[in-house]
Amino acid sequence: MLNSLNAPQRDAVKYLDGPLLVLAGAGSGKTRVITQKISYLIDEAGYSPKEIAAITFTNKAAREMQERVGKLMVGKNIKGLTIATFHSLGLQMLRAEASLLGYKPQFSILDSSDSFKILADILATTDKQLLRKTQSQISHWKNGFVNPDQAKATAEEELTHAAAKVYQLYQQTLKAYQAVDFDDLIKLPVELFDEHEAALNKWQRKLQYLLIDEYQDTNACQYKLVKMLTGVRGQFTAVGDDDQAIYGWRGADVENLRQLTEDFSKLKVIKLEQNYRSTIRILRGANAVIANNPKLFEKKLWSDLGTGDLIQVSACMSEEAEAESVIMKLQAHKFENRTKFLDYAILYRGNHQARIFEQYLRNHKIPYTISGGQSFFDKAEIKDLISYLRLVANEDDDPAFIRAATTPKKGIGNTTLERLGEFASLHKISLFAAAFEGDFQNDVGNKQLEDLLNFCTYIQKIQECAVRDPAGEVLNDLLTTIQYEAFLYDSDEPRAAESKWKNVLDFIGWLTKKGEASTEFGNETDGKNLLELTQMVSLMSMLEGREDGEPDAVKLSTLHAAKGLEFGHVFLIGVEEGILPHRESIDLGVTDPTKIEEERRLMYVGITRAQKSLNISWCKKRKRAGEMQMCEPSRFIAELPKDDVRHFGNPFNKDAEASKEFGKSKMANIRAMLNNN
DNA sequence: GGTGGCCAGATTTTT
DNA sequence: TCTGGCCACC
Repeated sequence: MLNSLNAPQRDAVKYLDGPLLVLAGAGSGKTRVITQKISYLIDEAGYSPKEIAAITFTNKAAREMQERVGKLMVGKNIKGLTIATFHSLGLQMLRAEASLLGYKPQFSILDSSDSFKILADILATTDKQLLRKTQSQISHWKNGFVNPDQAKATAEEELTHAAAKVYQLYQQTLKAYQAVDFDDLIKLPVELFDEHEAALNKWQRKLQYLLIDEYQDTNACQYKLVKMLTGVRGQFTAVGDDDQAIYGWRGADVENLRQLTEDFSKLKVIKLEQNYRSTIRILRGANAVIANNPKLFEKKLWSDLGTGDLIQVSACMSEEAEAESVIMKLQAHKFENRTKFLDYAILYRGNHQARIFEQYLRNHKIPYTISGGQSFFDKAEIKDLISYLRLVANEDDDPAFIRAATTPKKGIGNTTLERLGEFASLHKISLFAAAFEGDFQNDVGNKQLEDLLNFCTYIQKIQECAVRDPAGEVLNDLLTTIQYEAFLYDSDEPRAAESKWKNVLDFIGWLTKKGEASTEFGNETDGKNLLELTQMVSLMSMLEGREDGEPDAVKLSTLHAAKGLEFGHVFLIGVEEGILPHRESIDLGVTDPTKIEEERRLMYVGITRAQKSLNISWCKKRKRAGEMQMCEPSRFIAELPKDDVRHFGNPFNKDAEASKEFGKSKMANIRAMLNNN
């Protein structure tokens, strides 16, 4: 098995003498190393599967790893092996130890729109800009393991100090709701282990070996968690690539890579430099660009996949011309090379850049898929249902109470809710509890009280069913009782209602299946009741396991979302000063060079997505503020090695016109061929 | 005074 | 595409 690995990969798999950092360049087989190491730990090193945890950042990565480990260890017992995201591992620990932190095990997990609303309440404003800023400030504090008191103490500007106060109120509110937000799923376990040594010991004993994927994306809090769990033993493998750190703006800190060498003096560093993805020219381009960044660890990717085609850099007259040119090239290339649409990707810095390409692709009847888009769980109909589940699991969850009580309408109006809210906050109890208080009940009309109590007693009834009956049954009963289907058709166009109802049914089906005991990738999962499922739901994405295969379509994606993917042929568009690097980063870059460095890594990620060919384009003119503005090619283009690049129609090349003619005649030939078919 | 429609502008995003 | 702002109309 290990024979299929190259020497450094094999070293990385077999090294067990202490902490290990694997610097895995783009396309160097890092997932392979992690999966092989899991198998090695179990088969050769005597670890039990339940002592091992592999930690990823996304559900998708966790899923992929599970699949690959499952295939690698087919027929072997890997029950208890943890392959999870940071957040779901945090959830597991938190649920087990909730009481130590003053939470009940069935606490709620708020999504960012819930916490946005809470902040709007606290700040008593609708100013989205301010709310967004406050939200991200609080998130940064949490990611940096800064509590409200510390935030207040260190805040220098008045605005920051105000935000720190909001932070404190926000935390109090969450606690009252018995709720945590996404950041708390990491931060609270760290607090827990800080204060309760017994709990820490327990988890240290349980998780004997840790493997951490995409280590360069960890934030301070996540690193703290890793450090606590591995303790002095320091038995872990961190895999990462400092050149692909593109989430600094989200609190990720590449410094954590360097910090490792400081915190663990015995740290062994292994570099994976052989790239199995790209041609030599593409790699030379990538290496040349990234060489302009200061280095933490010297690393040079190489490949034996042949020299390959020249990197093409095209200057276009306008966005429209760029789109037209990319599509022409793509079609011609596909025809000549008998490739599929899914071999091509169009990558860009900002989502809005995709718009014009979507238009042109549609016009040319080229199938495409686009990254991003709002998640299934953000859809209103799904959030409606989840609010019921959350309330059933945790009746202190006021945001869920409000949503469930009013959707669909059931005679509980704003006035009743306001009175309920006043009473609840006066007596420091939840809305749900307030409804049963005699003093409150005397204060509202009979009809209102009856409707409110109907709702609350119904929730209590479901609470009983939830722990007893199969999840699917409870859910169907819920939908019937609240008449959700009728509600959808009442409030929407038939077509929209139909699609929403279908989403609801999909969701229920998926949840029901999740509730059943099953065997997945050799991993047996126990049956779960509705309460247990509820918390998981907030962290999961339903795209998991939807295996209808990739459609044959051109991929449109932001550079961020393309990390970890690879394509035969890549078009990198809008590579201009102001876009890549982004204007904001250029401005901030004057005082903070790391901003530009992160943009450069983004360029690096884009280049290294390509296996066989890379087309970079930029526009000489672009519409801005209603009129055409001149644009400059990105500084990163000039950083590409001259010998590996061919320029088209731009100031870099005296032969621009000749190139254009060359392109034209080629197109003419292909058209002629097409016509003959 | 409130709402609806149209135009312009746009970091990046996961859990 | 999605959002926000502004103007016009009711």
